[in-house]
Amino acid sequence: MVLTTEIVNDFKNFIKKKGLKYTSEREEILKEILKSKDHFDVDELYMKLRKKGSKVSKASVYRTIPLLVEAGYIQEVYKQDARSYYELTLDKLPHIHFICVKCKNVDEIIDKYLAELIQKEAKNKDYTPLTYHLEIFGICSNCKRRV
Amino acid sequence: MVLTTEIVNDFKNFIKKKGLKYTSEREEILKEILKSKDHFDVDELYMKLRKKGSKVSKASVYRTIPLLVEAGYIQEVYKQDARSYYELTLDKLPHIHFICVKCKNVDEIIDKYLAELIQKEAKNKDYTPLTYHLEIFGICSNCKRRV
DNA sequence: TATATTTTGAAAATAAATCTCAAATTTTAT
DNA sequence: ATAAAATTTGAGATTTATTTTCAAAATATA
Repeated sequence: MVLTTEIVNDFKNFIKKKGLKYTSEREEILKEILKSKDHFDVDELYMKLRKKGSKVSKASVYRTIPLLVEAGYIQEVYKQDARSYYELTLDKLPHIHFICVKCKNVDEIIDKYLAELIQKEAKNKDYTPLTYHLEIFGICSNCKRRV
Repeated sequence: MVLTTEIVNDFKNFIKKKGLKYTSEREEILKEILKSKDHFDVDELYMKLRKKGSKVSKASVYRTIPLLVEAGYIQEVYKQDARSYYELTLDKLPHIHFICVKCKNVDEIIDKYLAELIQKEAKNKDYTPLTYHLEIFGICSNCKRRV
C-alpha cells in the first residue's frame, strides 16, 4: 500500500503547479477516496464524508473529482443509470467489469492481456490512451441459477 | 446486408410473443434505425424521423429502444456527457471505441481477439455475456499534432 | 362491432451533474 | 503579519437526458 502522506503531498504539488489553491476540502476528499477499496460514486463518497462530520459540500466533491482524474489518482470505471463510478488507479491492474443486468452486481476481473490489446490498438492508430473501460453486461451465475 | 422486411417481421413476432401490441410507431423507429450506418443517439434518431415527416414522439423513441435492445437488434455502445449512444448489432464484429477527450471524435476499431478474451473470462466466471463495450478515452493523433 | 388492453403524445417529473454568486479562504506582495 | 488579489466554497438554481403520468387514440380480442 502506498503512503497516504506521500500521495497527499504529490497532489498538493499538482494543484500548485496548476496555479490552483490547495484547500482543506480538496485534501479531505482525496484522503477519503484513498481509503476506498472498491468502486464509489459521488453520493457514496459524500455520505461517507458527512458521517465523519465533514462539512464538505457535494459541489466540492463534484469539482474535485476531475482534478483527481487529471492527476491520475482515480479513474471513471463505468456508468450505470446515468451515474458515474470511480475507483483508485493506484496499484490497479487492467480489469474488466462484469455487470449483472438482473442483480446489478459488479464483478471485477483482472486480465493481463487486456492492457496489451489496448496498447497495441492505440499504437496502430497513433492514439494516446488515458483511461479505458471494458464493461460486459450479462447475467451472473447466481441469477442464472435462480430463474 | 440483411433484409429489412425479414427483420421487421421478426420484430413483429418478438413484440407479439411478449403480449405487446405492434404499432406503426415501433415499426417506423426500427426501420429508421436499420438505415443507420453508424452510432446514433435518441436525439439524432428523433430528428431524422421528424425530417421525414414522421409524427413519432421522442417518448416513443425512448420507449422503443429498450425493446430493440432486448430483441438484440441494437446495443448501447457508449455514453458521453450523460447521453447514450447505440448502434446496430447486425453483422458487427467485436470492436473498440476510441473516444478523443479533446475533439470528441469516436473511432471504431475491430479487434478479433476481443471477443475471445471476453468469452474466455465469461466462461471462467460462469457469466452469460449479453453485450459489452470497450471504450478507450484518450487523445487522437490529430489533436496531438495541434497542441 | 364492442370491449378490454396497450400505446401514444405532450407535458410534468426526476435526478445527476454543472453553474451562479456572495462569502470565505488561500496566496502573494508589502 | 497584514492587506490586496485571486480562487474556492456552499447552497441553491439550472441544465439536460431520461422517465413517468395520464387522457386520448390505436390495437387486439371476443
